[in-house]
Amino acid sequence: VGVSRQQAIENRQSIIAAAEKLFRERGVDAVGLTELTKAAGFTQGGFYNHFESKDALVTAVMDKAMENGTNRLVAAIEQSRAAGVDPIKRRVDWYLSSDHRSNINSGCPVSTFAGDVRRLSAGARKSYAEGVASNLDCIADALNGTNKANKRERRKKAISVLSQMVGTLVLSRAMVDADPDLADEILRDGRRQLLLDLAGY
Amino acid sequence: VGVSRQQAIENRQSIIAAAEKLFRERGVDAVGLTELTKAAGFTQGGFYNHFESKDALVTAVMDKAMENGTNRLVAAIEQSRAAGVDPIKRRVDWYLSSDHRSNINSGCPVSTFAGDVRRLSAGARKSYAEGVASNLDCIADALNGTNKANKRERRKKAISVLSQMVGTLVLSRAMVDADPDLADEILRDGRRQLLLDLAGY
DNA sequence: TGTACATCAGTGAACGCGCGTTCACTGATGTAC
DNA sequence: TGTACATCAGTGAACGCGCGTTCACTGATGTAC
Repeated sequence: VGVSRQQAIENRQSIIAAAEKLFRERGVDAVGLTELTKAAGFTQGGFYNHFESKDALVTAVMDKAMENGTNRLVAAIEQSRAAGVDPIKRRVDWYLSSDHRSNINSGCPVSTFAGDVRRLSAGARKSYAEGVASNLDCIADALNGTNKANKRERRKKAISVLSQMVGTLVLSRAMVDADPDLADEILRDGRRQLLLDLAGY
Repeated sequence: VGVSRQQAIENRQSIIAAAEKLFRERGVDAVGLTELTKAAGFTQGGFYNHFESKDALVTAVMDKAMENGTNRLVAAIEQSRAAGVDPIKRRVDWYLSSDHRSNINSGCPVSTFAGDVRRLSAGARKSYAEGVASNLDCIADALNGTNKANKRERRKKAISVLSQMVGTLVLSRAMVDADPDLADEILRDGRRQLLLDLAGY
C-alpha cells in the first residue's frame, strides 16, 4: 500500500483520536477494533503495526487525553490571569456549564473517565493519576491570587474544588436524560454553592 | 428440573445479586450471561425464564441497588438521630472512609454507577435518577437539625453535599491503585473540607 | 386423599455474530550503491 | 542522479473464542377431578 513514515505517524494519531471519541462516548469495552479503525479510515489488520494490543491503545488514548486536558487547564488559567479574571471562578463557570456537560467528546477527561479508569489498563490508570496530580497542582497554584492562604491550605482547597467540580458534573451527566430538570438543578446549584464557597475564600 | 415457585423467585433474586456484584466490580459489558448465571449457581439457558434480555436484568439490578442504597441512607440517618449524632456529619465520615472506598460490592450505588449509568438501559437510568432524587430528599431532610436554614437552602446544601461526597469518592477510587498516597490525600482532605464546611452551616 | 395431567424452572447444546488477534500478501517509500 | 532492493504500513481473510439468545428436552411442582 505504501505510505510515508510521516503519514504513518499521522495515521497512528488518527487511530488514537477516533478511539478517544468512541471510548468517551460508549466506553472501551463497547468499541471493537474493526469499528474503531474504520472510523479512523483504515481496515482492522493494520492496527497492530501501530499498537501491541487494544490495551496499549487504551493507554495511548489516556496519555493523550490527560495531557490535552492538563494543557487546556493551564491555558485557561493563563488566559484568565491575562484578562484579570479570577481563574478558578472562571474555570468553575465553564466546568459546571451545560455546554461542558454535553461535550463528552472533548470535555475534561478527569470527569469523563473517572468511573471507567479503575477497570482500564495499568498504563491508563497511571496516566490518569498523573493527570489528576497535575490538575491539582495547577488549581492550587491558581488559587494563589490576591488571598493570603498558605501553600498547604491552597492544596486542600484545590482538592475540594476539583472533587466538587467532578462530582457535580458526573452526577449531572448521569441523570441528564432520565431527569433533565434535576440534572440542571444539580449543575446550577452545585455551581452556585461552589462559587459562593470560593467567594468567601 | 422441577423447582417450587417460591424457589424460582429466590433463584431470580440470586441472579440479580450475583449480577450486581459482578456489574459493580467489572462493569456491565465485561460480564457475560454464562459467567453471571454460573456465579448464581445455574446454567445460562434458564436465564430467559426470569428476564426478557440482559438489559432487563441490568434494569432489575439498578432497581434493587438504588432501592437498597436509599434504604441504607434512611436507616443511617434514623440511627444517627436516635443516637443524638449529627446524621450528615456521620454520613460524610462513613462515605469518605477508606472502608467505603474499598467496598465496591455494597457501597453507595450512586457513586459506584455514576460513570456507567449514562450508557446503560433506559430503565436503569430511570432507577438511578429516582434514587438520586430520593437521596437528595433524605439529605435535605437530615440537614433540618438544630439550624435555621429554610427548605430551599437545605436543598441546595444537599445537592452540594452529595456532589462533593460522590466526586471525592469517585476520584479517590479512580486513583487508588495507581497513586494510593494521592488517593488517600484526596479522600482525607476532601472529607475534612466538607466537614469544615458543614460545621459552619 | 389419590391419580392423571399440565405447567414451567432449569439443562445444555446450538445459533449467528463480533470480538481481539494473526497472517500472507501488496506495493509505495526509503536506502544502498 | 538512476537503478535495484529492502522495508514496512495497510489490506482483507481467517483464527479461536465468548457473546446474547433460542430451543428441544427433563422432571418435580402444582392443579383438576
